[in-house]
Amino acid sequence: MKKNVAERRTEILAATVAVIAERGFGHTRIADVAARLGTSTGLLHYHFESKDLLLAAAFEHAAQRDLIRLSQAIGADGDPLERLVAVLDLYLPAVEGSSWPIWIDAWGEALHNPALRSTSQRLDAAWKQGLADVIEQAGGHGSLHCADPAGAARRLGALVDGLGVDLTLNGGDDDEVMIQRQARARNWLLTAAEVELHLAPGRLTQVPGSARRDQMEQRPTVHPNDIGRGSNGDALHIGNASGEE
Amino acid sequence: MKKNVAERRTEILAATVAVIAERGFGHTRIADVAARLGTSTGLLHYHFESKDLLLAAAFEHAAQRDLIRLSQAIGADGDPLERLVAVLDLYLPAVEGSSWPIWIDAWGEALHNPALRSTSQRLDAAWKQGLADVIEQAGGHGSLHCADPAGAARRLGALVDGLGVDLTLNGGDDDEVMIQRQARARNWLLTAAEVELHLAPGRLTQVPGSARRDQMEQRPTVHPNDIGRGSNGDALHIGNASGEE
DNA sequence: ATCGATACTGATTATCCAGTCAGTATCGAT
DNA sequence: ATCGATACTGACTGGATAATCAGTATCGAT
Repeated sequence: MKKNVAERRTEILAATVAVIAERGFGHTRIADVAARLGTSTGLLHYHFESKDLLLAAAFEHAAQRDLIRLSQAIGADGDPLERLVAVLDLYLPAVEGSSWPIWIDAWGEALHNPALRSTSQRLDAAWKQGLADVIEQAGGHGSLHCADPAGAARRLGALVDGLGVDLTLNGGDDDEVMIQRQARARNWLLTAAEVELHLAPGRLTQVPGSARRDQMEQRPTVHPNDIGRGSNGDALHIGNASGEE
Repeated sequence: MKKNVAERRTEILAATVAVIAERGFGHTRIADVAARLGTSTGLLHYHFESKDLLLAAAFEHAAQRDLIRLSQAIGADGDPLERLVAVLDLYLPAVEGSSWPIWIDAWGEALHNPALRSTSQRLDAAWKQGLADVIEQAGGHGSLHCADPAGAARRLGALVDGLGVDLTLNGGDDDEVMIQRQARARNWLLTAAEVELHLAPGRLTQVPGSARRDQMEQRPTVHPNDIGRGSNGDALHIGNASGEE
């Protein structure tokens, strides 16, 4: 079926992102994308000059998607600390369907591919900047005091990266376990943020983080009743806490 | 020149690791490795059944090297806190010549290659376990108090991973700047460790960490006592060598 | 010195896949 | 309805490269 260029282009990019996610940058073939779309390989070459450019564009596309979500979270109304938690939640890998596999794969690729590298760096900088922004907002609002939002963002961002890598790479296939690991990582992160930002213990871990699931996923998945508990025994709030108690 | 199998094998693995480091897993060719060694491509197929197995073995080889360094650092004498700092220093990327590019590349590959994944997971687990060990040692020695060494290791390990990724990926080519970034990251890490382990501020950051450079750089190598070891399928499967067909 | 076993070569083959291109289908405009 | 422009097809080609294999060199042992 004939479509206009813009529409087809984004359709191709989405398909390419999907293929990259399941095969990796290095093992993605033009034919795979074509097969997923049910089109000819020629079509892809019609819209994209080369495979490299297609991959780069797809990566850029995926990055753009995430950055839009980020700026939405930053621009949201409400309590600054809730916004901070929302951004951190966006950053962390969701239990499923997160962008993390692609980012990790892109890191490896970026080491040897300048085009991907610049996108990867921009993405990284944007996340850390976003974090810094939301920290600064909270500072201006008087919710916390942080002398060096940019530095704090770098440190917290690094922690999220490390936790994200761990969750993404060392995960099993047991959903139950993954949910617990995710919840524990989140708890660690929020606790670290409290320390970093001189907040009272529990100030972030007990912020209702319920907006999360809605932003990350498309459907209101299972409700994980009583998902996991931190070392202190607090019930953790991930998932669509249907009723924020 | 004709060599015995074990020697040639490790020589090949070292060369492969070097090629992977500069080209990445996805773009490493048999011919690249052969060229680096100044041999034929046939030789590589003589010693390794397939390219995939060669890459997996090379990765395993590199992991082994780092883990030997790790266990040396853990087993060293001296002040437990110095040992802790030494392990963290080993973990962080050096200004140049670190293993980080390969690990990052391997992460991406591990997402889609079970053989690499298990090695990657073992490596990660070993590092975190090593950290936990050295924390526990220090705890037993009374240098610090930590109720949950394993958890602390996971958290600090994640932070190192994040910092390592940042240093490795977002580095420029300016050595001066890199040294500063590295030093700052190290400082952040040690400070985080102090907080995590309930140490007085400055207790780690002011530990003499000068031993570092000597450990990371290419000194005349430790005796390769791991050479003939076949922890996995090291026995060569060389069909055409015997000519009995 | 001879001989078999082992290590290695390099030319060749087989395969895979990005990119091309001549031709076809579908659109919107007149 | 016609026509030109645009989107698309699918068979094909060229190049790259993993893997093969018949043959050669080198070793150690007798």
